[in-house]
Amino acid sequence: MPTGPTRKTKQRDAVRAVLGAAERPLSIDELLKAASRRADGLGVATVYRAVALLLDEGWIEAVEIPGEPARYERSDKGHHHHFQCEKCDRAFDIAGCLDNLRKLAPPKFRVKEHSVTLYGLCAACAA
Amino acid sequence: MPTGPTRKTKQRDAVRAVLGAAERPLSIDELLKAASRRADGLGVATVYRAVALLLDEGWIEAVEIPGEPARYERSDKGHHHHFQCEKCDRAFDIAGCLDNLRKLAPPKFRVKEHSVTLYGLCAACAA
DNA sequence: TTGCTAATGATAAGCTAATATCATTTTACA
DNA sequence: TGTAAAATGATATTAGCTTATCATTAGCAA
Repeated sequence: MPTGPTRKTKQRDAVRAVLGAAERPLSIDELLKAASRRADGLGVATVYRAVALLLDEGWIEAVEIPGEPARYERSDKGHHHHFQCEKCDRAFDIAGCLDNLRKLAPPKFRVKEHSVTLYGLCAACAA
Repeated sequence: MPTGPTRKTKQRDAVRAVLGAAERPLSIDELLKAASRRADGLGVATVYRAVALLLDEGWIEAVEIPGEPARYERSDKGHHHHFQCEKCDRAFDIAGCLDNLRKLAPPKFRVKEHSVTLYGLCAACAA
């Protein structure tokens, strides 16, 4: 698949800017809504494409939560996990990690990664 | 939704038996394959229906893993988490849990549940 | 500026999982 | 055993998200 040159566009800049400023993982829809303010008329397809670029550029990573569409966040945040609010449906970062987690695996199992997700109410929704 | 009486059938018994004997969470497909040996000609729709019954009967629970179809396991296993093998795509139970996990949440956040999933190679695939 | 072509946006198409449909088979009670 | 109705199984349909299509717009190098 010949990738060809990549052009600088208003739309891509918008998506990158939003993700750069985001303090929590954003879904495609959230990205679309936020980036639309910087690039009027922005379409979903373009957001998907921009995200795909940033993904294999390695600048962002996908955050997968069961039953939820993927969220995306900058990959320079270091190891951390996520909190999913049951009410507003937003995902949040939570700092830190208990890294003796891998110890839980049965013997002979080779643990490569792990994911921890907390569920409940975020600060705003709990108030 | 009038539920009406529930009849005892070979197919439902088969699904229940398989889940009763399972040592790890099973997907619909795995259930179909396994239960088919006890109930010949078993169809997917029937497995879905049997699982739905066992779910609201409370006898089984769903195990959700991002990007994977749901797995089901008996709900009498006590609190535990799961391991997903990247090679054979099977899910396994892992005993125990670090329950200071909820401490990781930011202040003001109300944590109700959590899920931990380890990824890697199961014993069989690591060998 | 011009011209080539990547990028965009609207929308159609694809994918996977799960539910609905419906003619046929089975259960279970009278 | 006869029979009403639940259950089955094959398959169509839905649902949510992602990718493909394609005519149009716009980056950018000459």
